[in-house]
Amino acid sequence: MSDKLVLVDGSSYLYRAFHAMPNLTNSQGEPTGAVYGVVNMLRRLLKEQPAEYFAVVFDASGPTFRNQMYPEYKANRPPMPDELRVQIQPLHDVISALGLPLICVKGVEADDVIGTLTVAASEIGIETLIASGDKDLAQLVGDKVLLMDSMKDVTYNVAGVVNKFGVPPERMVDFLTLVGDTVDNIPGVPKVGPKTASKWLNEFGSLDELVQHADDIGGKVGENLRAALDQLPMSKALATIKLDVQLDVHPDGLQLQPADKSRLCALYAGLEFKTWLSELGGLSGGDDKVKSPSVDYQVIFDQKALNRWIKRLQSAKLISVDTETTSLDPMQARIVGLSFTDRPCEAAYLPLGHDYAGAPDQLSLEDTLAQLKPLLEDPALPKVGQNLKYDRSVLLNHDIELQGIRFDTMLESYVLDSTGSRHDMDTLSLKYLGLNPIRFEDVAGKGKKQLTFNQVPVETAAPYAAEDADLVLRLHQTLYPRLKQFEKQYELLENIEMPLLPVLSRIERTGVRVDSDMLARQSSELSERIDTLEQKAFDQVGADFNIASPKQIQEILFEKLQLPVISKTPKGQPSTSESVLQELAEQHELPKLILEHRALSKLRSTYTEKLPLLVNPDTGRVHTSYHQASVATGRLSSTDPNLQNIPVRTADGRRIREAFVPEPGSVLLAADYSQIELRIMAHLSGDEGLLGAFAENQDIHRATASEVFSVALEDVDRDQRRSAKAINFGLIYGMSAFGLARQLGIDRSEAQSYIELYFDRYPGVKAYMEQIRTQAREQQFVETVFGRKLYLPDISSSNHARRQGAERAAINAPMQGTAADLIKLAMLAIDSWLTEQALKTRMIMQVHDELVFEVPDSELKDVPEAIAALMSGVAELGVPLRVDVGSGANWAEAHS
DNA sequence: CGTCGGTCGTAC
DNA sequence: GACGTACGACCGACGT
Repeated sequence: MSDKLVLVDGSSYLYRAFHAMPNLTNSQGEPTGAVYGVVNMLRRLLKEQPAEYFAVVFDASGPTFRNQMYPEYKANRPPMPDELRVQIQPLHDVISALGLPLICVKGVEADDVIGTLTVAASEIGIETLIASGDKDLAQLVGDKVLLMDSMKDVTYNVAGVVNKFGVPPERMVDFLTLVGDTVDNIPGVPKVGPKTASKWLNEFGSLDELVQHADDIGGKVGENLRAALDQLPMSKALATIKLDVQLDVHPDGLQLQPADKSRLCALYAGLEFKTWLSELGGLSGGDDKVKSPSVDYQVIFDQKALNRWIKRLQSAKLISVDTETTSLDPMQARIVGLSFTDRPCEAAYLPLGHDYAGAPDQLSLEDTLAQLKPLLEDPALPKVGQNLKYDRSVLLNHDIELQGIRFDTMLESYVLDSTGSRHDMDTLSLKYLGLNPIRFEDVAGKGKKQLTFNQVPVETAAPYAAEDADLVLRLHQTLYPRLKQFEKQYELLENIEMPLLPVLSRIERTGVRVDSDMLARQSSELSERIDTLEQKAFDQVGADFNIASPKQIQEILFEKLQLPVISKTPKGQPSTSESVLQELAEQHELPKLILEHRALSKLRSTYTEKLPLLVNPDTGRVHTSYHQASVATGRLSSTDPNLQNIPVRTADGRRIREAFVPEPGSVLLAADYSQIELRIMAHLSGDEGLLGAFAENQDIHRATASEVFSVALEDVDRDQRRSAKAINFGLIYGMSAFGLARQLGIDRSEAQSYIELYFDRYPGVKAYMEQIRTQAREQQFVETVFGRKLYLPDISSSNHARRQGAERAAINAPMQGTAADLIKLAMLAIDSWLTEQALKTRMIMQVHDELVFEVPDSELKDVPEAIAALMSGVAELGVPLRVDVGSGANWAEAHS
């Protein structure tokens, strides 16, 4: 190893790699090509140019002294593309993890830092190798200074510079001054290129001499030179690299550091640089050295240790908290243990409720929780966790109201990129830290033999539980800086998702009263009708079969009865879906029976039989789980039970809603946004016709029909309105003429003409649809009014179907997602208002565009109006947000 | 006996 | 193939 300093012009390589590399992305659709290109180059450089000192230098953001000198400097440059900007931080991270000193100085450019370091190195006898693709740096070449273009793999010494540019390094500034630089917007002498510049400089010796003899030069170039004389000093100053930048580092402080392998592993994992990752020991999880860089996990068995940790946590800036419990159901779960930490790679597990035979003595659950209560309930002590909505609920089961819920890694990941299908700890750890954590099933088993956590041995539980707390903190430390780069995403997290977490928790814990007896009566009634239908179907066929089996139905309809195949499933099988059976019902009795049977068994199996099983015995209510990080567009989803697909369309289905009832003395109140997505379409497109129709509070489908079919509003008939409604919904979903035709049972050309007529009448909508497609293609994502991003990697897929699918998602997501943002804001506003007013009204359900409340009779006078006002007033869009409110003795009645 | 893909149907 | 986003029931193939 020689006394050598390698200086890398990071900014120059970043740009070149960005433009040279194919558009690489990871599976999340995040661009990674430029990072790959630069890191690849650095790795080669490290191997081929062993040096003791090393630095990668980047331009800092913001203006430099050159901008002050000359405002037009680099003014022609287009702004940095987003796909490049987002790669800067990951690249810096990788460089640091590689152990390479990284330098970024405000007010000057990378060139100036490199120049200054080169001079300083020469003064103490260190040779310098500059790696850059920028020819400006040739002015620094000298006896002890080489310039290397490592992408083209050429190195210039003094002779090389002369050979390449026709002038020696000390004349490079003069050369650059004459030639100018269109990219940086430095004016040179018009019509003077490298050839003329070097010819003149060799003839006259220097720019100064040339200027003295400017009058001797003939021709057009001579004129140009004389015309440019005034601005040459400026150009020269701009082209001159500064050699005296104030730096807080010196060359001898730039020793190469050993690489931080675990950090590098995490970064490569996120970027999905699989080859380099496997070089480091891989993802296998088998390699403990890579997996856990010496973690310190403790188990708390006695009061002394507990005291130490309490003291430590009390003075921490941020603590990571996790609970281990007896159940996945947050309403039923009891605490078995707690884990926490305030420092990466350290954590403690506090077992409190392991009760298998031979379990070690543990601190008392009740006493210990009482000691921890002040800390957990301290709003001034910030907490981070993974899905803290669950932990909040579990703690509430023990009368502890978790406060200071500051960050949730699940939501951080979701806001950064909602398209990653899962945001659970295992997925995030692998993606962002390159680690495979101990899985729940590794400690508790799975299937029938699965233990509840209280039966898991403490010595098995502790590493698992402590690791969870540790990894949450480490994930947060990785995710949070990324969020900080995206202002909108950060605001979304801070202003919507985090505040929403406790609101959702309250809704879940309040639950909804369900009349199980009524559902039981409906079940029996349905069963009778189902049996009758089944018997009739068997009679028709002449044999028993399973009506619920699409496969058997398919055999009977299309083979035995030889009915025509209307459409096929994606697998190529003849479909037996509702629309197919509808059509076949015209020719045969059986499809009708199957349809009705299906409808009724669906109601019975999914709703009337299932809902009573989910009623909590303690509360007599169902407590759904709202998932805040599962829908890519920003919507919530609901499970156990799913309250967001309770039937409403048919009379039989609607009866299920009669079983959703209030406490005696209260009513159910439903408030829903009217046509929210179409209103958002009007807002986003700015289409005047659509905006006007909403401003006048018209029936939007009727208004559309009037426009498309050219009839007066009052003359629109039922069929025209139905068609217009299908068009309107189709637009929201990015539907094609084919889809509309199928929906309306008309032929494709007719559907096409409807669509053309629509776009004719609403040109703003047409322009918007075009624009959003283009935007999606260009930036690989679309966003809501509030900046929620949806990445669409498939938008540039070579697969036609996938690409078209992504285009439809691109059209739908801004509308669906903005609606989701709006109702979340409404939920926040209403929750705060109910608390401030100390009302007894409870928010109990959210169904995408509808909120349902349980309102005591005594509050019925003011609450409905106030809720409608809060929902309407949640944002100022180009259209009014209308809210319909209704109330009644059950959910069916509450729909006005 | 459990898991998983396929199909279907409910909501907005 | 052709309408976006979910959850979930049921069937039936497959593996333990």
